[in-house]
Amino acid sequence: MQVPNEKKRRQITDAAARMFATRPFHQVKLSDIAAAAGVGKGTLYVYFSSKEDLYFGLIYDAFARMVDRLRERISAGTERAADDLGAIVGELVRFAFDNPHYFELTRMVGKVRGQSESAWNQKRHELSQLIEQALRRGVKTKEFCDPHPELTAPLIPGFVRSLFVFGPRGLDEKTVSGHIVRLLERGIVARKSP
Amino acid sequence: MQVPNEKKRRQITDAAARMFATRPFHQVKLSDIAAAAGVGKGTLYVYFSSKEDLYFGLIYDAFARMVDRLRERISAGTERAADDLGAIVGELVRFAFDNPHYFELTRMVGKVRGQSESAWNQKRHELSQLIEQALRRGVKTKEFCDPHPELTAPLIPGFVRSLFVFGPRGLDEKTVSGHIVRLLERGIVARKSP
Amino acid sequence: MQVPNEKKRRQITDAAARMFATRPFHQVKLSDIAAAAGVGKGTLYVYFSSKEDLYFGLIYDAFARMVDRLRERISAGTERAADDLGAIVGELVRFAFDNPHYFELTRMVGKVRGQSESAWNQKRHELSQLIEQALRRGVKTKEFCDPHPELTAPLIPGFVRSLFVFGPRGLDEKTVSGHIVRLLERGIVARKSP
Amino acid sequence: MQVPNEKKRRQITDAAARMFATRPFHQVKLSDIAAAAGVGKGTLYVYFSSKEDLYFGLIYDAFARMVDRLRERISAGTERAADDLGAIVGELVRFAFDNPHYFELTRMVGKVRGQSESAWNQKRHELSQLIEQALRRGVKTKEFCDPHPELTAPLIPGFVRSLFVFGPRGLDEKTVSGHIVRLLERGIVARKSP
DNA sequence: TATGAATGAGAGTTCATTCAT
DNA sequence: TATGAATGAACTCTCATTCAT
Repeated sequence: MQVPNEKKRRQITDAAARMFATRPFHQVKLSDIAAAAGVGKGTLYVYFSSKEDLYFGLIYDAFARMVDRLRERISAGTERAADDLGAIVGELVRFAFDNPHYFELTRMVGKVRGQSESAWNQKRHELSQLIEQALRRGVKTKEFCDPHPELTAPLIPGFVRSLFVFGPRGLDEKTVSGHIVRLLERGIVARKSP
Repeated sequence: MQVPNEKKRRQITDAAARMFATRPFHQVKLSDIAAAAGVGKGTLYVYFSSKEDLYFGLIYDAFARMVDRLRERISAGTERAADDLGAIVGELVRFAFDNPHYFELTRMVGKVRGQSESAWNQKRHELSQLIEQALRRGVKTKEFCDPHPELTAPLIPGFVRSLFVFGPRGLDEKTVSGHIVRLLERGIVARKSP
Repeated sequence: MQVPNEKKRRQITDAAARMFATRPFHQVKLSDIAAAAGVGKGTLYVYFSSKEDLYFGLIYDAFARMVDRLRERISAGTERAADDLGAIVGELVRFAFDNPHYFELTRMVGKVRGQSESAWNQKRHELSQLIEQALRRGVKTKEFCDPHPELTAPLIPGFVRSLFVFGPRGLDEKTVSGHIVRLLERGIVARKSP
Repeated sequence: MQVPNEKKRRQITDAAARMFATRPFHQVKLSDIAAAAGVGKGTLYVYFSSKEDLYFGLIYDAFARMVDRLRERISAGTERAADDLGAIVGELVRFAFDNPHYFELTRMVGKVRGQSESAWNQKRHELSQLIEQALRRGVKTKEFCDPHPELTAPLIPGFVRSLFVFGPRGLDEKTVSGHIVRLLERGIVARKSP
């Protein structure tokens, strides 16, 4: 008997990612995804219970991979806080480049029922905590000075998002993360050179 | 009744804003909007030529009002750049408080192309230029130090948005603008006091 | 503006009746009904909220017409009870001939939600009462002798149904009602002629 | 395990009977039947060649058992016709009590044509003949007077069905058979006592 | 201008059936 | 033999848009 195939699930996931990255949710047809994945339309429903589940699962996977990668890098907190911050911004920017439609998804939160949502919330909470923790460590070591890390932390993923949505097209990762880090670290006010 | 024109258009606009802010584009039905606006479905097509036109007209209206208000306040650029920046952030935050769902509306931007979008882009460009102009003036007067004002400018509206979307609930205007301005101006890196 | 049309509703109803009379429920396609009715597929949903509603409404209409016709005939109870009984059986048989799939519907009772169901139950109750009332009147006038009219009454619609489902094909109305009435009235036991 | 054959077929048959008795044909999913039977979906196709075959196999089995039991009881026709009739009704009623959902199953009959149906028709014909034969014998011996035994015969199973479907709940076997036999034998018309 | 009944292309989803294991 | 993952034809239903009134 055929066994539920992780490879096939990935085929679908990859094809869907490609489609959703190109067009907004309502312009993506399941039949296109199926065709692109090289599977039958019905097969989608073996692995996902609806179009929204597919979309959601898709984003969750990418998001979870990013958060996991982040945790790995930040790891035990042995690095300088500034380096952690750089890694965080770098990962977020890379994630945004890889998943240009990710931010669109968040609007569905609260509408999609099921375990996927709580899993996603879980992961998002993890990210928030990672960032806040890095910030607070920096404050503790006097690297940083921030009276409200709990406000700055949620701002950082938002930074990337905002730049992505409102910023000019055609930016490269380096420029984006470089600018965000610089802004985050020293702001724009000129200061007298020592 | 006379001048039914502008009043009815506004009814539609308001109803649509409520709907689009609550659900993603593809979940909003024109019949719901029509019902909420208290007009017939066909009437929508008197004022807008398609669902997407309505959507973009919508964000255009709200956005245009904000930009216009901003230009009024910022005026001719006779103030210190830092004051202008404060005014900009203050105005953006106030706008966010007044239109709590506006940012939700802009989700689809960049995905759908059409003539309506360009009007919105136009206005957005105006805002960007206002901000960028304030930044560049600050750089010129040595108040600011920013190698990429064209990247910082679009980030600023995004700041507000990010705090609203990702930040904790129940913040007050003062705290929000204060934190944003502080972050914008001096970043989070600790520096030796003079 | 176009106004919801009773004529159009009837077009649909008639077309659907033809289709459902020919094939079982699950073999009838809405697109066929629409085509046969000469309307668009979507129009069906202007008048009925689902396939089952259409089917149910269909049967309800036919059933209601029958019950109403029956009440008219039986009217004030001025006829001999035996004549009423004949009218009842006659109507039931005619109904069965006109709506060969009616009996199949009853299986959906309890599954279909909405006002249609209770309307149908209402009508069915009316029929039961009409029959039982006729029987009891006959008993009172000594025309009939039946210790359990409440058992005989529900049996009568069942009679027709049973003969229809189990009986030989190709019967004509006259023969069917004649035999049922005879059986109902005098049974099959031979009796000595007076 | 040996002779898995007949046991498994019966598992499927029982599960399917439960499902088809509860919902109309088109609402019964083969996967539900398989799950309820505790077998795989594919296994159904080892024993039946299609959904319709399963359905007809189902009513055939139950029905065949009943007819065989009937033939055993009625035996060689040495009894008085009235006694045979009583036995027939008694057996039918007992069958109805034992298989409370059987009649629900036969709803689709006459709508779907196929080879499986003919087996069922065959058995039904046997029952009809048994009953008709009993009736005709009664007519011959002058016990009965019935111009259309071929119409009365199929009516008798229908009697039982009708009482079950349309009649009040909570009847006991005795009352049901008593009423049916009485109605069958003498009808409801009052007659002068001898 | 305003309406909402009418439309039908197109979408998501189901499910009987097949077949690799 | 037994399985359930895979399939895709076929279905019901949606909804932006049109148009008769």
